[in-house]
Amino acid sequence: MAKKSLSSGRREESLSQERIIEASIELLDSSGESGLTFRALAERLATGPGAIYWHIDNKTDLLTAACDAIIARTMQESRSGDTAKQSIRAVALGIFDAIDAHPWVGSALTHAPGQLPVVRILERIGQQVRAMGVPADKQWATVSALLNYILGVSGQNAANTHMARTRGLDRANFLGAIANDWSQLDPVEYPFTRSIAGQLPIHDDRLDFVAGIDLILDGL
Amino acid sequence: MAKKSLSSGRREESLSQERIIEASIELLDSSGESGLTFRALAERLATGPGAIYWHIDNKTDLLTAACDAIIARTMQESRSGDTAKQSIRAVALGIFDAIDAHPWVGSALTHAPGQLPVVRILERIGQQVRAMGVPADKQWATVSALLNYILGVSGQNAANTHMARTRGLDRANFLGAIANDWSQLDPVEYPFTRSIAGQLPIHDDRLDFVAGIDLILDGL
DNA sequence: CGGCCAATGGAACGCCGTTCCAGACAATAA
DNA sequence: TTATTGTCTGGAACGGCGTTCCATTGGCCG
Repeated sequence: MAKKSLSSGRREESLSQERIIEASIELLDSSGESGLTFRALAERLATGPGAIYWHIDNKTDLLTAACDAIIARTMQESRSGDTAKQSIRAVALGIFDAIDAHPWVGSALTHAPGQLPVVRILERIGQQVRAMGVPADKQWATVSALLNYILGVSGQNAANTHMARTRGLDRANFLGAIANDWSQLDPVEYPFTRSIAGQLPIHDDRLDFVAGIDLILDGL
Repeated sequence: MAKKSLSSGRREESLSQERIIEASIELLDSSGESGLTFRALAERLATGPGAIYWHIDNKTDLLTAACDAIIARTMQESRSGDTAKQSIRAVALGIFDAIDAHPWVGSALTHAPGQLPVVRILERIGQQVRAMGVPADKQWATVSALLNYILGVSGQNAANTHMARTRGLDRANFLGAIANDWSQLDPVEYPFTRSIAGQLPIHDDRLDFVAGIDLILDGL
């Protein structure tokens, strides 16, 4: 954290962590991860880069804070679920959808191990795993398996949409291009990849995601 | 890929994709992800940045190629395993150890969806999942669950060692610092995280990693 | 031998994150 | 009221990055 702001609204329309983070999210959503620069941010906030540094220590912290804002909202919205399993599914799907809407959150989560946004998720899952009656000595392994799976899917999903954007394609066309690459691999060395290439562009990510969650939950 | 090299060794000690990738790996291993720059690479190869661009299209491709070199070696070494399950475990552990030795591989894998290094892993796992007799319509979900879990752990592991390096700590001290943060969280909001904070620095990552693999395999 | 062209390597371009610092402003003390 | 203090601003500047450009090299072929 940067030096704390002691007075609120000392000037009209003054800068604040909140305003900076909000503007960052807008920038990230509209221009992707590479769209967040201190210069672009300064322009949007009608100030200079130096002013931002009074409120934010560095870009890494800013990205983590923006990610945390999204995750915090997501956790608030997905408080539903009758059983523990359903709650876990709800949290997982909430994250999935959040990353679908804000791809940069996926890579931010992946690069901030042990930080607040990840802890929010960890806590939620942990409470439900406990509620399921998983013995204490297996709670860690269970929760970390779930968390790592979720973060893995997050990262891949984020990377997919990012690469698609980079190449100027929409998601479907991008997956189609990869499927095409796969189907042209050596039949002897890559029989399996070739055989499932066709499923890549048409399968339902979201459905397969919960299937994976269930697979882990069923293994308990 | 850049324009193909038509002649080999036209000059003594000439540049080549192979030499460039090898030097990149050395650079990444010794100085981390941020240590790979075209200038540092040029210096190590006693040339200029422009010469490298004759053989390599851009930095992203270079990183993916370096990652692929490591994964290809790893896949070759972990060909053992009596049963299909043991083979999957062997592949997974091979990747785990590779990322432990080359943390940058973790984040490279995460950022290259559908690319060759990921496909190598996908194929290996797919063949074993098939050998286990998983029905065709569930193969995709099974393989992608395993793959995403593996990539998730990879990413987190890589991020951990990267952040530890950034802060000038070794892995144990870094995890200890996070555990300390966790144990000071609000007891009402974060009871679970607080309760498992103590396990974070002392638990065996590698063991928990295979435990997660088994959890997924058992869910079949 | 002379021309061709793959291959080289160093300079330059336009960005980036970050630092620096002169100045503006609200709150307080005199 | 005025002087002082310390928070907060914003634009200039620094070093470094990925990438491009291009004059030059040096092996090969007619």
